Amino acid sequence: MTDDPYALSGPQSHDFWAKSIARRITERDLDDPIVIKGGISPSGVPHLGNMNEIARGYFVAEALRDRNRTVRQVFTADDRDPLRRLPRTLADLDGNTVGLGDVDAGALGRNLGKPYTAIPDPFGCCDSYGAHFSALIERSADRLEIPVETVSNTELYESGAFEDVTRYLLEHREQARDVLANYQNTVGDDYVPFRPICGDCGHVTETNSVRSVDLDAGTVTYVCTDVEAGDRTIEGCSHEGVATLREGKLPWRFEWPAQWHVLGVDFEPFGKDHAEGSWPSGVDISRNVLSDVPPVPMTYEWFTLDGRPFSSSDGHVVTVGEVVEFLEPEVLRYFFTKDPSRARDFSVERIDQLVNEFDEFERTYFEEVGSDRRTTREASVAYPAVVDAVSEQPIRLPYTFAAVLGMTDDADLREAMARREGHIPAEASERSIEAALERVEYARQWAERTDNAYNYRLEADLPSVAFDSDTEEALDELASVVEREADGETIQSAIFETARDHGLSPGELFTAGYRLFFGTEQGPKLGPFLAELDRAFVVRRLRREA
RNA sequence: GGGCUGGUAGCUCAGUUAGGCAGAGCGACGGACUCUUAAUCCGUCGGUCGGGGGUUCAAAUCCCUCCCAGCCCGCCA
Repeated sequence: MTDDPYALSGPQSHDFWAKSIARRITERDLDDPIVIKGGISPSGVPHLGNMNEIARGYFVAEALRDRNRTVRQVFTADDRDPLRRLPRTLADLDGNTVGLGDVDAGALGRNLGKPYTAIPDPFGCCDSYGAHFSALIERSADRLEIPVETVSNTELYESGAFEDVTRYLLEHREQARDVLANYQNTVGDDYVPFRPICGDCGHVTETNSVRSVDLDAGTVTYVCTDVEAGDRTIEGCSHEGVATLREGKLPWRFEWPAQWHVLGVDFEPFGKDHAEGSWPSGVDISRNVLSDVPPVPMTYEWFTLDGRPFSSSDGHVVTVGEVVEFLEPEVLRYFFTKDPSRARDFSVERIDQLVNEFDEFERTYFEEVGSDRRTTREASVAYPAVVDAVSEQPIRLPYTFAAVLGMTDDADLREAMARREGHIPAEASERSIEAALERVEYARQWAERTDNAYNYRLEADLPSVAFDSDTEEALDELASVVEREADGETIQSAIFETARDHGLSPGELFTAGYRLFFGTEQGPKLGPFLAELDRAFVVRRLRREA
């Protein structure tokens, strides 16, 4: 009954889902360390959705550590899986994406059917294709500041860690086949739960390639077969050979329970695609073939990106590396504290909303106001796991305001504007102000990336512009208004009035202002913005002097 | 076709554990004065809680049924 993968539907014991899961785990009376696992196939660029495998487990790990348990969080790089099709986009180790055409696609194509770890790295920087993309996954975890231990599946095979369980499954292959046949219609009499790697062409062969098993010698004989990959066939070479139990891989439906067995996994989150497929069969295999206890499960719903599913092949992806260019890592971690049983949209366009939510979440933790009791309790548990270390409450500039500050490179001006708007308390320490202003760079990146309403830059030097005499006179008059210590609304009104007084439409004068200050036709609401700037500078600029 | 998960304001989501006034943020709209200009501030509008039925003094919440979306029931992971 604890095998129900929808662990988070129905009554929960705690306000924060990770605590409810932690309780389920501790109810099992396990020895330390408790092992939490996730798994990702290093088939291409790891996107934000893939990070569920690591981030969800992290919050459970933290909840267990709160109970003074020792936790080991691992993720398996499922890198013995064969490359089945070429990804359309790849990424170098810095996360910069490149098209398939930018690497030697032909060389990659010739390696279809081989394990990721047996394929040369198209970038030439890592030991293999698998190592390259595993490194990218690790880097994503690093950027989320989540400590995980990477386990290479290939390494588990080659080191012999999988050998005993492989031998056991081959010894009991009829039972294994019978159990799996309850879940997969295509399991035939020739099914063997082992896929030897062809000694000649290097392909991972199919589950019907084994011809004989010699457990005493620890070998199988096989015939290299074709492999179905989606709508295509990767041709085998018909080579007849002998493979040891370390020279092949278990089919996924067995490999997963075998990982639990070998690594002693106590908890594993997984995507909804597993919930009705490999999870139930995995439980059955674990309990009834391997005589194990399967881990506590947790299904998570998938993310969408700007309303559409993540799609590596269509290039509709966003990586952790990209996201942490425009928000703080703790904000991204906060995203993963949300209820995993609900599908979630991650919107780059509306990233300001997520940051606002995080700020509210943080305020709830420190001030315990403005929210209901449940939310407060949730924040009190989840917040410490989201930030590096709980210290004093940080100063947070509203994200879109930070984007406005990003229109200027002048650090002093940024601070002055933030102070004037009351976002920095008078007694704030230099250190805390510096930290607060770091958000400006994030918001600036966001504005540039989405090219949105905040993507303007204050021109440090006078742009080369020419105006007619009416406009010049209007600008001079406006300069006088600003000189008289006018506030934002007054300047805004003055733009309209001055324009009319000089026979211009307000739009023409606005445009002239945007040209002078931003070198563009449009910009932020001009009056209040100019009011925030240094008076003398604004006056000089309006007079076209500097 | 069968099974599973989800559906709450224009958008993103809380609220469903234990039935008790329908919520937040964003967006939109409005903010005297000769005023189309995106930050900040103030305010307003915004709902068939997917539809229908039932239980109940009372239902977003419990039960039945239907609709829609996603996933699984082939391969692969």
